[in-house]
Amino acid sequence: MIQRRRRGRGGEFDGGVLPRRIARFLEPCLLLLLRGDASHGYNLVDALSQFGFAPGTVDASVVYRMLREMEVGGWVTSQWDTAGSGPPRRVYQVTPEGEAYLAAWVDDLRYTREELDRFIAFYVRQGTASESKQT
Amino acid sequence: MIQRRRRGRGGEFDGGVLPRRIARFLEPCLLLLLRGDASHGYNLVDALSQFGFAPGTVDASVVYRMLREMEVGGWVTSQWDTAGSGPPRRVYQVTPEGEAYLAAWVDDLRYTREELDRFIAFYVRQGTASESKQT
DNA sequence: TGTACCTATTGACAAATTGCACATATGGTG
DNA sequence: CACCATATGTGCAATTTGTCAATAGGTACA
Repeated sequence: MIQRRRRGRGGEFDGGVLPRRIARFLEPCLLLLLRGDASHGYNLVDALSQFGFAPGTVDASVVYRMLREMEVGGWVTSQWDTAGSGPPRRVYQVTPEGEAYLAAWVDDLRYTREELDRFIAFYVRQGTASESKQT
Repeated sequence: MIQRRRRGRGGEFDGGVLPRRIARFLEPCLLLLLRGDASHGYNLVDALSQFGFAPGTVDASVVYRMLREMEVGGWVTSQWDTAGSGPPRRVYQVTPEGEAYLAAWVDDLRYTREELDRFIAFYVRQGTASESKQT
């Protein structure tokens, strides 16, 4: 497990649960969830577990913040939903711009996956080479 | 291609070249290169192209900084090499701790890869579902 | 000798991301 | 009313990373 100088910012790890490794990964995750079904922040926090975020890992404030940023960017829109009990909820939908943005994200992630594969293959190849050297 | 609010920090994109998407990815890349062959910063900058870093993408100062940090962490050691022409070079080698750290990194990256696969599969599945809905 | 250029390292600053702590508001239950 | 679950938000500090500038040795060439 990877240990880092504790406390602070992104991609952090303190022992125990795996951190997120991909920069701004929350963004495409939220877009993908919203594309499947319009929803509000509080609800999305739990839904993120589908992408490997351990429950309780993602702070709600981070999700809210990103949703507002995406609205400023034009990738989602929102309306207040005052029906039902409890405080009003801000319900988000993905815009066509958001769809295109998500598609670009997916292209990027595919490329990132290839990069990862290259790295791991490099590691494995080198590992076996040095083992045969030692033997 | 992914457009971000221009100017600034990591994982940035301004049109054209793909940015790095994995947090602190430079770290395992340098370790892997050094494990293959002890080297100095200036040399490593170019060697990074093997991992998909476009030439000129990674600023030398970023590499030097990370090397010093890894030395503080105990994952590499260095000596000055005054032989040869030009200014002295600081040559780095990977320590056993660095080996273990790299192995942990690889485990993490494998997990990240699976996470990526899950995400992309989710996207593809949903995409086909909404297409059949629209049809 | 001067100066221009390549190699090599380092330091300083600014911008972006994110975890954490805290503040606020609604409605239901005892 | 007190208390809790729901729901959204603000502010701050730590960390990461890109950019730019500074320093310094060595070589080539007029």
